[in-house]
Formats: sequence, C-alpha cells, structure tokens
Amino acid sequence: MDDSSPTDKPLNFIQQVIKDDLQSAVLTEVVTRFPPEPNGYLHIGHAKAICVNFGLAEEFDGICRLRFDDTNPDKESDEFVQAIIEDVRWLGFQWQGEVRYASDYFGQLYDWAVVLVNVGKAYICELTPEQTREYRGSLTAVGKNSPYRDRPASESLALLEQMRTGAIAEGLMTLRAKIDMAAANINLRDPVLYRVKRVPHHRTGSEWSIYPSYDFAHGQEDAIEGVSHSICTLEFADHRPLYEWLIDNLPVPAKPKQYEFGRLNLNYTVTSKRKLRQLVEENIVDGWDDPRMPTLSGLRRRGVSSTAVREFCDSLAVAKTDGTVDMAQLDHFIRHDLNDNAPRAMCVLNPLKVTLTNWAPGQVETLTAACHPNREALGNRELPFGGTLYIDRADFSDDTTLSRKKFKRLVLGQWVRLRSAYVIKADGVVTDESGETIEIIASIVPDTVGENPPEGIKPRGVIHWVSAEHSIDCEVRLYDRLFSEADPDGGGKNFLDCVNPQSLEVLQGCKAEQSLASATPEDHYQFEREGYFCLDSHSSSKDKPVFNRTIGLRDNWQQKK
RNA sequence: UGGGGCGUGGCCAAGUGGUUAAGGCAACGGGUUUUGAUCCCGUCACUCGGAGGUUCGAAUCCUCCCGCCCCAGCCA
Repeated sequence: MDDSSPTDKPLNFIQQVIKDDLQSAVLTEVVTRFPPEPNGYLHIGHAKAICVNFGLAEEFDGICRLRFDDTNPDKESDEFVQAIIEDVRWLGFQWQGEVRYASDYFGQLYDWAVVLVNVGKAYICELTPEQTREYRGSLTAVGKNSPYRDRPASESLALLEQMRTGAIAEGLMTLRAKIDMAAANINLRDPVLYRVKRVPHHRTGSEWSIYPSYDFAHGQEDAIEGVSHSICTLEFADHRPLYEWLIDNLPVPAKPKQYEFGRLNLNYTVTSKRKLRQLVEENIVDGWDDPRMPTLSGLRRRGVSSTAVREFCDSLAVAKTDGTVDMAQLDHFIRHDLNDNAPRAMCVLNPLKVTLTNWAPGQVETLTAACHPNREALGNRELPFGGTLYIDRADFSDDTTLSRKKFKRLVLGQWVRLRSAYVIKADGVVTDESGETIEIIASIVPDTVGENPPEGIKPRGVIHWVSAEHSIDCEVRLYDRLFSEADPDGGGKNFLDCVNPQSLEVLQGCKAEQSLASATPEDHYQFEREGYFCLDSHSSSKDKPVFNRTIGLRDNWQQKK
C-alpha cells in the first residue's frame, strides 16, 4: 500500500488519490462498491469495473460492496440480479455483507426528497415530457424556468404524496431539483429527481408508484453505505456537480467523492448492454451466455477462466483516456492461463481412418501420456492403442513434393510421429469413386514409443491421433469473432450488419480420446495441436458430448512465399 | 459555435523540467521442443496531435491551433 510494497507498477490516478487521502487522514477506511443495474448480463467491460472496485478495496485494506442500482423497474428483473451475482462470484470476488439494493433505500430517499421540497430546493413540475425537453434549452441555448418552479412547498408536498400513492398517472408530474436552468452543464438544469412509474418492481412489488432517478439515488446510496470513493466511468463526469449538489444539500451521513475512469472497449465486439440485448432478442446468438458473447457468462461457457479475465483486467490502465483494446490482448491472457493449467488430450476434428497392417488383429496396447508437457504434477493418462486409428484429414497429404519445412505431417510413403506413441509410415491409401482418400494403409515402426526411430527414418513431425475402437464420438463447435469488423458500430455502420456469418462452425463426428468421456463443463483441456476446449454446459449429454473451442493455439508458422 | 474529458510506436500504456522516452499486446528475426504450442533470446518511437514561446535544458511549463469522445431520457 505504500513504498514498502513490492509492487513495481506505478499507481494509477485513483490509487494516488486514495493514498493521499489516507496519508492526510481525510479518511480512515476505503469503501468502494460495484453498482450494476440489473437490466442485462455483465460483460467484459463490467469485469474491469469489478476488478477496479474490489481491487482497490483489497489493496488498501478496505471493503467493497455489491449494490444493485434498481431504480428503473421497467427494465430490471430478478433474473438479471441472479445472473450478476453469479458472475461476480465466478470472478472470485466476495463483497462485504449482504447484497445491497437501491430499493433498500427507497424510504430514505423519499424522506430526503421531502427535505428538499421543504427547503425550497425541489418542486413538483407538471410539464409534459415534451415541454420539459423544450424548456431545458439546448447545448448552446440556456433553458427557461418551469412555470411550476415557484409553487409553494406545501403544494409540491401534497402532489408528491399523491404521486407516491399512485394517484397520478405516468408522465403527468415529476419532482425536480431547483438548481439553474441557465447552467452550462445541462445536468444542472433542474434535473428530474422522481418520476411516476406505475409498474411493479422486482423487489418492492407495487409498494411504490414513483421511482428515484439515477442522479437522486446514486450519491445518496453511496453516502448511506459510507462509500469513500465512488468510481464510475467517464460519461458520468458531467453528473459529478449534481452528485455533489445533492450530497451538499441533504442531511446525508457521509460525503463520498466521485471519480471517473475510461471504460473498456474491445475491438471486434460490442460492449453495450443495449446492443447485447438486441443480439439476444433477435436470436442472432443463442442467449446472453452464447460463447461468442463478450458477457462473463458467455466467456465462461466458452471456457475462458476467471483467472484469465482478471489478469486481463489487471493489465488494463485505469486512466481517463478511452481507447479500444485489441482483442489479441484478451486472447493472450486466455491462452496464458489455459496453457499453464489445462490438461492435454487428443481429439481428431476431421477423422481419417488409418489401418495398421503390421499390428496384430485385436491387440490393444495401453500407452501412457503426460497430462502436461512441463507440469508433472498434473499426472498421466492412459492411451489405448489399437490397429485402427484416426488422424486429422489435414494432417495427411499424398503430395510427396511438399517440403519438410512446409508440411510437418504425414505424407504418402513417409513417416510421422504419433504423439506419445509410435512412428508410423503411410504405405498406401484407399480412395472412393471420386478419388478422395478415405483410408490410409500404414505400418508402425516398432519400438518407437518414447524412443527415436532407427537411423534413416526421419518423421516429418508429430501429429495427434486417437484409437478408433477406444475413441468417443463428439460434436465440436469452433467459434470465431462475432463481428467481422474491428469497430462494428463505427462510421455510421449498423453493428448488426457486421455480424460474422462464420462465427460458429459445428463439427459432427469428431473423435475424442477415451479419457475425455469423464469431462465436465468446468474442466478445461488443451486438445493438442488444436486449441483449448471445454464441454458445453447446455448441449452436452452422456452419449453426445459437445465441446466448445475456447481459443485456438497460437499459430506462428506463416507460410513463406 | 455551450459544458465536460482526452490526445506518447499497429493496440493499450508509464512518464508530473534534466543522462540513451518503462512495460504489456501484436509484429518480425533466432534458439530449444515427441504440440508448427509453451519456453528462451533479440529487433521494433532521434520522438511524444500541430505550431510558436519560456528555459542552459520540455513529452512534461505558457499561448494559439487541430483532432477524437461524452452531455439536450420522466435510462443508468
């Protein structure tokens, strides 16, 4: 927390503020909060906010709460609340105390609204929504006062009470702060504090007919909870003066301060709840947790670990610039964690039969393979080896002119190493009527398991395989980026027009090694030479496993021309 | 044309007047390798949006200019 810490990373501007506050004894405890609105699922951008808020609390020995900003029942639901709670847990964060809700404070907020009316700093306005907009003025023109601005407090109070009890229809009245209709900051032009919404709320039911606006709720909630540093994204910077005005004009128990940082943008995807919801509602994806979605539930279903998400977030800057991070940076952390921790296995995506002519019929040899090339602790697995195998179609060629450098796989008449097993030679092929290779006739080189082949036999490379008799059939889903454009909604484009038509490729009849039969959706595997995979949590069944490709292996071998 | 915020290599980003402008991602060379993976080594900004100015000395201070983002919901 101070210079004695081993952290060599420079402090970001918020850490600096906190450090200064602590040193000058402005505060004794750091209290932060993650305040999502339960109107959708959390996405990778929220992960950054979560990591920032929980991270700061942890770093400075403070606390961080989880609080739902549920002030708009039109868009919110318990389904979203539950999904968000699960996502925060999955990321590995534990909030202080019970989950909080803005709706816990509706009573207090209402009392404070009454206070404001009583001191002449709020009034009931009966302008229609259209009139309200007109009266507000524009970016360059000042607004003008509402004709209701100076009505007696007693009158506003009576009306507010009627609004609360449901006697007023939606759109007829609002409670507005009396600030300054000529303010350069539009948020200060008598902002709406309460509006009528005669819809049931997912927590308070039909108890309320009015709901506080974001501005009237957020800062006061922070104050009630003793939040010391209220961290939000850049677009709220314009609201800060209003946040402070309310805190200063209300008998709140604390004076939290708001700080804004740049939200995370990622290329080749969208991080806006509105757009994500559209993808879901228009069935462009398979739901909020479709593996192509940048939602936390989508990433999780795809097989991305929470560690990867956290490390990615920690690699991001907390600053006031709003840039767009390259998806490759997320990919890096996904691979980094999986490479370290995912057990290896083999799965043939596009099977091509291989018949061994010098293998005794019916004979099965059980080979052993390490689950990880450089982590013995992950143990070994058994690999049955029989006379009929499958290798990937892409790993065989009958073009003998291919250079060894260009094609490090099996070529007709030549040798290749089967990973963790024998070296084999392709002696011939069987083709169908159309001339396509449907089977390879091959032979093993004896005594080559874990041993180099005799002089003169030079395998071109190492390929993965599976024993036909012992493999299990499975479906494999290969995912690609959801959008084919780096900036799907830039330059006046409609992001829906940029959806990548090849973002999902489904492979049937894939052959996985036996050990994969016991996979669960929580397990992550590396299918050697292919990438990282996990069992799909929705579509898999005992007799038909479905694997999602989390991400492919890095592929550096650009063909040279 | 009002207000707020921001501009450092392809991307993200340290840097808050003083030797050769951190680091990560990407890219590109090379080494190791029974995964074309991992790992390892190396290369990659005479320059900090632009132009002036202050100073012995500036990405860091001043002036003007240019560009980008956000704000006119009874959304958050």
